[in-house]
Amino acid sequence: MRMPSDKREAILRAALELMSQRTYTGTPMPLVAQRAAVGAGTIYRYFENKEALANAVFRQCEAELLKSLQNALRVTDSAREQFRSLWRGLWEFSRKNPYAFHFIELHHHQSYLDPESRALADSVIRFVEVFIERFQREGVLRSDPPVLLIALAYGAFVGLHKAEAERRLVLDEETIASSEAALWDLLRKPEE
Amino acid sequence: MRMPSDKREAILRAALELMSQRTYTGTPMPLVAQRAAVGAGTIYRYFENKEALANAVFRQCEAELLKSLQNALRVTDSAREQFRSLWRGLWEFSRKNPYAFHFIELHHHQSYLDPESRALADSVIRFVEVFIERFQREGVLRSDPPVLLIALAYGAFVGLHKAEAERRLVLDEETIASSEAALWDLLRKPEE
Amino acid sequence: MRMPSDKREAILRAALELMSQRTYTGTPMPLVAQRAAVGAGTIYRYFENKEALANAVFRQCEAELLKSLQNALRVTDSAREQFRSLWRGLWEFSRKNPYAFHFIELHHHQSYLDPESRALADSVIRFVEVFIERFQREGVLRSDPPVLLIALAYGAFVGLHKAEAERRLVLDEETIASSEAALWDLLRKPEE
Amino acid sequence: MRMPSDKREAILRAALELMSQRTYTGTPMPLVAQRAAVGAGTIYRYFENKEALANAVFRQCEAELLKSLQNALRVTDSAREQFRSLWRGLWEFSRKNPYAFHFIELHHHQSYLDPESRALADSVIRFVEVFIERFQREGVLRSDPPVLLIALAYGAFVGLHKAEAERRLVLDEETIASSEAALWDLLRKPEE
DNA sequence: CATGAATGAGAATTCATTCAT
DNA sequence: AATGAATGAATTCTCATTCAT
Repeated sequence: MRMPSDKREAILRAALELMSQRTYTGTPMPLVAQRAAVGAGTIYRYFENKEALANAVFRQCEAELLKSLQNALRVTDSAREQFRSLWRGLWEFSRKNPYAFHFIELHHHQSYLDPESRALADSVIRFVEVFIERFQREGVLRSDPPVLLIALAYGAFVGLHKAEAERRLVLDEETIASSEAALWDLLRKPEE
Repeated sequence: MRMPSDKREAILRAALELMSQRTYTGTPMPLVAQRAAVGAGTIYRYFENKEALANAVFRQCEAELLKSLQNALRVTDSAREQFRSLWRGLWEFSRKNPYAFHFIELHHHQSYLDPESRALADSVIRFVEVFIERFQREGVLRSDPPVLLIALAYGAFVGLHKAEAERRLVLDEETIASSEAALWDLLRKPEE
Repeated sequence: MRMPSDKREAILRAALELMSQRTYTGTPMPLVAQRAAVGAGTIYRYFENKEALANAVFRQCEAELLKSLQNALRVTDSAREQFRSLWRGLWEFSRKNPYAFHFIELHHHQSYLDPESRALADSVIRFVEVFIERFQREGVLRSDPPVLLIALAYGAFVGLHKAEAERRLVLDEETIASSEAALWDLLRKPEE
Repeated sequence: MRMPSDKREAILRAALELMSQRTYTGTPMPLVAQRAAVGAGTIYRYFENKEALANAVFRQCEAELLKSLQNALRVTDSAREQFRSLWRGLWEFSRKNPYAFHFIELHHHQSYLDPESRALADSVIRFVEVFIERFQREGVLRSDPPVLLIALAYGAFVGLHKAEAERRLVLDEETIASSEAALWDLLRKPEE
């Protein structure tokens, strides 16, 4: 079994780190090469061009995110517990992949994303939709369109990271926990 | 009465529209010129360089946002009514300035923003903080740090616009109204 | 009698001052306009274009120089006295027109000089040649080609100004006087 | 043995040839690239920017000039012989480097020269000063300030080249020899 | 496979010149 | 006559990509 070339990994990581801080167009390929400690030409052995590289990074981020959510969820749990799991999944993902949230946010819906990347992003949303739809049917969650609830909750999560990046907030355990509580109050069906 | 040079306005608008869709580095100045229907050199009669142009756009967006919030708020109202006002203020702002939210989100905390731009962004947050602190003291709002609540609520609002931009959601009156209700459940102090 | 427009004079002076310090291509027309305290368009009422302006400055310098030499020379004087006169003429010219030497040196033989300008430069040389030829015939001056002696002596004079501009030398009366003495030793026919 | 990149050499040579004829600002980088037969971007692999390129050319000229003078001088010779050596050194230098004199003259003391370039120019002058000071002490040379004598003699030499460039003079062996004789009469202490 | 020197198209910016006022 | 805002061609410089080694 051949190790999946660590040059490829190094390039992906370098691109992730740079592009999440400096945007796609703001990141020169030679800088990616330098950070990955490879020759400029080497990138093109692994990726057809800059666009393909950015898409690969994006897909890696989304795949990682999806995996984190899937690993976190226990289908047998209650709605409250499932939400807590999803929230912890998001949170752990963003701790292990500190640049990935920035990257996804910055690159979401940019023109260079190809259909496959968009499809993957959709599947992440779809995964959460399933959870929401189930508990809407059980009358536990607010009955708004699932995509609306996802937009609000995921947006709020992104908001936390933006605030951290701008040094207005420290994302510690306590902050994450009380955010989760607040978000649950947003999602659940209010008492009559 | 000074006619506020419509070239300057046209350039600002063109830059807003383009940079909110394509990022700062992804927007060539000649394209801005073309969209503004002015010569490429003309931009430099009004703005020292690209950076200064982006800062001017950013400040205009933030100032407009602050004004919308200030106009919306009635200090005599109840917490619930004040939140509704703020939410409507945000909403009306984003309707009148369809690119501004995207722009602010994309450019927030980017390296080319100068101190003045950052200060203006801070003052918007400070304005909302005052509202939150007041009603936290009155025991109406959740007692988390104000910046946390702002990060969540503003993040959620941005999430709505992202979802709309990605055509997953249509932001109509009803959507905005139910989002507002959901956000209020997030912000208010839960009953014991 | 109408004053010869002082705008024209102001433009010529501004161009002289700037172009003598920053070269022709290094001097933007708007800067000339600013220094002359006229509108940018005004320059083009007096001069067809930048090239014509530079030629006008050049010709003014050369004409001034020729006049200074002509005024200085007394044809009845001895060779020694005539040389002293020419030297003083040069010196007084460069005192009254502090930028002119630099300008002439910097622009001599540049491609934008037109035939008329070159002809004027030639006539300055021709004027000095006459002096040299006369005293060569009388056996007072070295019998090298007159242009050679001019090249050496005028070059030396320019050298003094360069040294002054580079702050290696202060061109005071004494320096000028001893330079003149030295130059005379260069020009005169050495004793057998 | 390192092959001293002939691209770098070609660029330096192209810049020297062009800038010595057309000034610094009058020489577009693409023209340099074309003359050097390299791509426009290639120049920037070897020189940080146009200013750095001009400084490199200037320093190469001055270094070459200094070397020519140093090689020419025999410290054991008489004053007369040493001057002849220096003069031949200058002359040979300008024959081998036909553009260098023009370049040095045109660029001397221009604002884009960096301190290192200026220091090198000073060291050339210092080298000749030592020669002059020595023979002033021995009573052979005129007792004016050394910089004054250098300004005159070097200026005269430059004058010869200007005259040649303007096609008023042909710099052949005979011309150089009689110029040298004339200059010696300028430099040496006149008999009482 | 890997490299990095080389490139030229395209980016930001400047500037000679025009022209409506 | 005088202006200075406006322009687009030209300038400096960058960077995605290629290709000889």
